Amino acid sequence: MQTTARHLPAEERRAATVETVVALAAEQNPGDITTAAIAERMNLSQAAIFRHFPSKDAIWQAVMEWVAERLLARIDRAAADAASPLAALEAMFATHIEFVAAHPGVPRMMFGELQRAEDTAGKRMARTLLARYGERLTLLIDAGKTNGEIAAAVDAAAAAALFVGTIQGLVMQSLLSGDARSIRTAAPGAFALYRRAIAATS
Amino acid sequence: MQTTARHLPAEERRAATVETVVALAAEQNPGDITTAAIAERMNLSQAAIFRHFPSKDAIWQAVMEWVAERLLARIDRAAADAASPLAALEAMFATHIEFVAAHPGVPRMMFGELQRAEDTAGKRMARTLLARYGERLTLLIDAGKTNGEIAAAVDAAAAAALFVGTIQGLVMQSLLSGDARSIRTAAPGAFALYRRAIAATS
DNA sequence: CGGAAGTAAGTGATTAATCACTTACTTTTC
DNA sequence: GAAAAGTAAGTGATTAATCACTTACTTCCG
Repeated sequence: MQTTARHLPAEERRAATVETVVALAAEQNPGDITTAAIAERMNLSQAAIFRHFPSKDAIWQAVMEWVAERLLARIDRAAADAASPLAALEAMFATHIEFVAAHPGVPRMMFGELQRAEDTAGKRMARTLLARYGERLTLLIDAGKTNGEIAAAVDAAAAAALFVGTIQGLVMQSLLSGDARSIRTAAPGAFALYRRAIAATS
Repeated sequence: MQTTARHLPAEERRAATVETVVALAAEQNPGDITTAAIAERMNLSQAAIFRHFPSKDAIWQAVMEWVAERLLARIDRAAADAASPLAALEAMFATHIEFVAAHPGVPRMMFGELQRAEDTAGKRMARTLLARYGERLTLLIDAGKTNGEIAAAVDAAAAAALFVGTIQGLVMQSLLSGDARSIRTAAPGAFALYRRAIAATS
């Protein structure tokens, strides 16, 4: 990590920059990440960053795109392998938890982007990601209802929001305890409760 | 509000400052609130702020104390009037939702304080508030179990985390829609799901 | 050699905090 | 009771630090 090749192709630098931002977000408030800090971590001068990104906002946009692509891809793969809608929801949950445990800065970045006052590119990406996430959840919940696994009385929109909230609650707990690993151990219990909330009474 | 008396007693100014910060946090990223913006909203010079607070960090500490006092007081009152543990949880939920609907900046401030890297006074207050909140929830959930309203199989710590997560999910939805009022209309559905998650199967 | 990648050294803008000083009100003293 | 003394509250100007971003130049490599 410390001795980066002096000259790297543009696309590799862009990717490395995004990964550096994700790593830094795990350690500090994403809003406080400076271009100087990114450059220092990459063993580059601050000015070099602007060879590959026109503005800091463009960096945030690239980071949010990175998150959206990776998270949705992993989640779709997990859901596709599941035997039933409810099993797919559980697999999505586990995959999402694994993702945020590996990248603890991601939920902070998401929340931070969402609460920006200005309409930045990064904020739009965060919205799009959450919207797509919600679509997938709603489809699965509806499928579970016709399947009989999920109670017909359950409000699909509310259940989708609770899915995200359940994860957010775990993130908050890990922020409180200061231990990012705690999210993994607490996850099964959290999903067990979520399943109780939506599952049909057998 | 626009024509403030030229000289105000210290304690009133401190209180007015805190309320101004809470109001500003509803409109913009709490981290981006400047002392100049606070002063402008109060029809004061930026320097005047520092007659009443030694530092900006001290302002955040006072704000978090304000939140902790008000929120816990309202929640305790609501829970005390309830007929049963589960009813108390529902009353707490409704009261909390009413609080964040009235002060949309509060959850943003909380999350923002929690994810600070440095150990600030404001961060400590946020932690304390959440810890006290969790205590109350755990007590109620345990009481509900002995009462028979809440399933014995439910993990009290996980259920307490889910309670907070459920609210956080609603906050996230309102951030997505950009409509702070949506949190009120979506709240009953969210609690209905939470009740399903923890209630004993009758 | 030539273009892509990198740097050192700037820029203007913004920020929290400080400074010397004024204003408005209260308390003391003869 | 009113002038003098004291004080809390407020101001405009300024400061040092930090930030994203730019410019002019150098180094690397096919």
